[in-house]
Amino acid sequence: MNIATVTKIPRPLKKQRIDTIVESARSIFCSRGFEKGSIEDIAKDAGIAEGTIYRYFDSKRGLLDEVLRRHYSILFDDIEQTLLSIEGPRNRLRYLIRHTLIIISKDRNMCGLRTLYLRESDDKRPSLSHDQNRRMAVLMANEIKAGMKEGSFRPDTSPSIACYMIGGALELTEYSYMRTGKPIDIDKVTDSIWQTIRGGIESREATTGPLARLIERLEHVTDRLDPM
Amino acid sequence: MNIATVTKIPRPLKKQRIDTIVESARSIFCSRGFEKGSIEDIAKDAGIAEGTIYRYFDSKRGLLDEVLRRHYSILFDDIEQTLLSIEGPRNRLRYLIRHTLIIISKDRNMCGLRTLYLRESDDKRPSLSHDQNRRMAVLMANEIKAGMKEGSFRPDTSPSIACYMIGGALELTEYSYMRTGKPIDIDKVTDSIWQTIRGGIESREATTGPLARLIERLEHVTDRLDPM
DNA sequence: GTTAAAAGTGAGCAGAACTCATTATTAAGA
DNA sequence: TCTTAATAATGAGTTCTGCTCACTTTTAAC
Repeated sequence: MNIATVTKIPRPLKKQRIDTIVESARSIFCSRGFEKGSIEDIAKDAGIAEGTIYRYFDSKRGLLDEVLRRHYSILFDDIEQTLLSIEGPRNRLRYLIRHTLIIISKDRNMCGLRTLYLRESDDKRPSLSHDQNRRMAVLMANEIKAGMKEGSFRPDTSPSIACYMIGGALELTEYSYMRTGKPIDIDKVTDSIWQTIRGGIESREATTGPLARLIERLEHVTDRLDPM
Repeated sequence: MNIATVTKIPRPLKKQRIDTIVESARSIFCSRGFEKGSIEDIAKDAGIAEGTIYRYFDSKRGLLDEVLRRHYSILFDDIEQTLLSIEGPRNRLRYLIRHTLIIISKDRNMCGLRTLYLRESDDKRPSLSHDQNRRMAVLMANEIKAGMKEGSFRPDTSPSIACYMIGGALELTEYSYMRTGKPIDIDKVTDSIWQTIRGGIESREATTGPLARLIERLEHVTDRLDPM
């Protein structure tokens, strides 16, 4: 009362307030991790009181969910848009692998959040990260199914297992990057995953053998033709 | 003092005490999860005071590590023993896949512990689960390398990526089982992973089609030659 | 028996998520 | 412009839990 109401700053809009909180949360979680970064830290960073955060978010965990949700929604919008402009299930599948690796190597701190809480189940709450993983798995499975229909992928392939193999490899690559910080050679890893998923690891001798014999036969025939 | 020292139960041996604590911890963690299961619960289950647990373990996390360590050491001893009796990298690799699936489907609660804390990094402490995963990856990579040397696997294969793909697929299968509880069809999943890692998902038409036409042409030429 | 070392105890500390009574601000109606 | 009900913000306080430590009990060496 003694200080005149000179500095009467109007309250920010609800949307702005939420944006500020989420941005502070992202920053704190990324730099200190989810457990070590406290609500107090986030409130201080956002320049508000702890209680205010709880007016907009149920729990610390819910706040993390929103941070991840925003991160992913931008991502998937981009992916789904790009997929439309790529032709053929094979090319689209390869794009999904490569693009995921690019995203991973872009932000190591976000990897920390992702990989650390990927497996968090928390009883009833259907884990947000889980949904995002599922979304990517569905995109990949769609391409594999399309490829099977088209005839470029084997009809006896299990799309879900193939997805698990690609997704699992990407996840372990991400985890390794998060732990070691050793940069990912995107082209090399993409090729390795792609080659393996495409052609397997089995030696082609089984198929090159007959081919060699065929060539031999052809040479033979040619020899017989030459004198004529 | 008023009650005579009638019930003078001797203290259990150090080893027994530790065993009791670890067994109680395993039981509590499996039934309530790591976060929800408190040290108080474990102490009560073991019939001792909370402080006693801290005489044997640094932290709650360290206790979890020991629970998992014991679980895995039995497992790996068994696997490494069995591997000696299986001939050929292909068979051994297939065994590793199948055996892991059997272990996973044996104890869903343990899956919960495993998958939930697989990614826990906790700064300096090198995660125990991480080591175990690494141990399995090394076993698999050894077989892939042996197969490459032997000539049954392609020489341009990346063993680490192939391991990531197998390991990732197993992990995602485990996670799915943990969440849904839907039993794993071990044979089907083993075959799917094995088929994909072995021969890829690409249709063989690309190579068998032209080859068939080539043979046809050759037959044609041979037919024309025969009368001569 | 004496006594020093080892094991066990549980009240209490510390730190952090979360609550709620109170205060400040906004906005609608007179 | 003033009143007032609704909405937003606050931060001291609650609760929960991992962990500590001064103290007690037991063991074992002499």
